[in-house]
Amino acid sequence: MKIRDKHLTRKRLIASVGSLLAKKGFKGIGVNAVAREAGVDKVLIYRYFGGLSGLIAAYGREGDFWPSALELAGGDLRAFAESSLSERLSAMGKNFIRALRQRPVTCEIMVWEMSERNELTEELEAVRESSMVEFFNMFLAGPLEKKNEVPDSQILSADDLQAIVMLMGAAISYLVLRSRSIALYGGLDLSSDSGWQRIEQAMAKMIEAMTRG
Amino acid sequence: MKIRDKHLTRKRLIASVGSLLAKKGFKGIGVNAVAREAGVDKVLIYRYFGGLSGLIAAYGREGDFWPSALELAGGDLRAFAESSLSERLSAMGKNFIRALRQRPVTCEIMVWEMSERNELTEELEAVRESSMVEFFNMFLAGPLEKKNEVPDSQILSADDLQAIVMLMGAAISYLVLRSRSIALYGGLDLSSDSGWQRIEQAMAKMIEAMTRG
DNA sequence: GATTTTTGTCACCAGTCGGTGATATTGTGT
DNA sequence: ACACAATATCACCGACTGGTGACAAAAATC
Repeated sequence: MKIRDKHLTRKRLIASVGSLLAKKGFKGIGVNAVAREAGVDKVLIYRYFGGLSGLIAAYGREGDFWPSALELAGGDLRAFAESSLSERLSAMGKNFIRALRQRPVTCEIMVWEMSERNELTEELEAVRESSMVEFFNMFLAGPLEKKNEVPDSQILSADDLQAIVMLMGAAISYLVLRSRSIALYGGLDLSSDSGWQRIEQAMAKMIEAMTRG
Repeated sequence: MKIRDKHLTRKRLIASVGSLLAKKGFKGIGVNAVAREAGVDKVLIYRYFGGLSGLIAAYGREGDFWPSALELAGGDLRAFAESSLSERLSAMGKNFIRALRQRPVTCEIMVWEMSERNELTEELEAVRESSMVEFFNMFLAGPLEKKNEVPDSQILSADDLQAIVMLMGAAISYLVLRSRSIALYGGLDLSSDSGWQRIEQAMAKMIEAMTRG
């Protein structure tokens, strides 16, 4: 007989998923744990969300745990669209690194999606995928063809470009996820900002070499 | 009063860790589950290995769950050392992809190491790290300087080369790990061999563009 | 042959898990 | 004032977890 407010209780439960993910990781997510964290009886999870998967889905829909296309573009879509391909790729890499590094909960979810596939992770993945598609539509189908003053698309086909962007994203994802538990990865410093700057520089060099063709 | 053979029992327990990792993933690893899988009482885990972490350490020491430098070089160290830098990088990428894709247990362990850091994963990680250092010593410090007929090292410093190799490894690791639960990643087909060939081609193009400078 | 050490089985502990049915309390409409 | 629905609490279930102490049987030692 505490609050008697369904909306507030729902919000508390959803928020508890996030704070529990941040504190204990995805291993700490469970009906009992979430209810305990929210200071609420666990039976309300079943009543209001139909179970833990429903609660997770609600959490996935609420939060901004995935960077938007705008954020990956650096905050200014116009300036982004008008820059050269190599500049765009480099900027995207840097922004993606920053976006991931400051979203520990997102990293936790990414690892979760890698470690088990169930109703819970599938709900979260749907949100992520739609964001990714949105960004690639903007980035690949959009300014690539409009900026015909850059002739480097002769060397990199649209297919190759897509693969390269995905490879960059994959590498960044892996390194950021690893940086949560190890400081050094094959000689790369994943713990300090200067270490990440070195990674960004190496990526910029790669990109420049490729686009210069 | 079954077998009365300490060595065999130890082997059974160690093997059960592997088969359980393959069947249920790292979430299925536990004292009860491993003992049940081995058809042995769980108290023997404590007696023979001092606990689950000791058993995991023993498992890590036994298996060849991590590709050797020889395997990453393609089986012929001499031929590998005599090829050009871009050829070596491409070959290493391909071999690493193949090595990871045919080692599901290794993938499981990699995800495990990403998702929690404890005595169990630290034991496994030590084995992995030493293998990586071995390979990089062979690959970077070794043939890079001896093959001075290739002039592209003027553009790529040893530092950059190391970062690039690690970025490639990170990208491959991420994509292979993702391929266990999703078939498409941002348009890349991770489920078929032809999809992986396309990824290898994109990597080869990147490498060639970079080393050609 | 008797004793001790090794090897393995079993029963039990307290704690957590996901899940459910019964019940108490509050707010609302009549 | 009364009935009724919405909201939240509680007690319990069976199953599983990591961990331990008591004990039985086989093997090695004396």
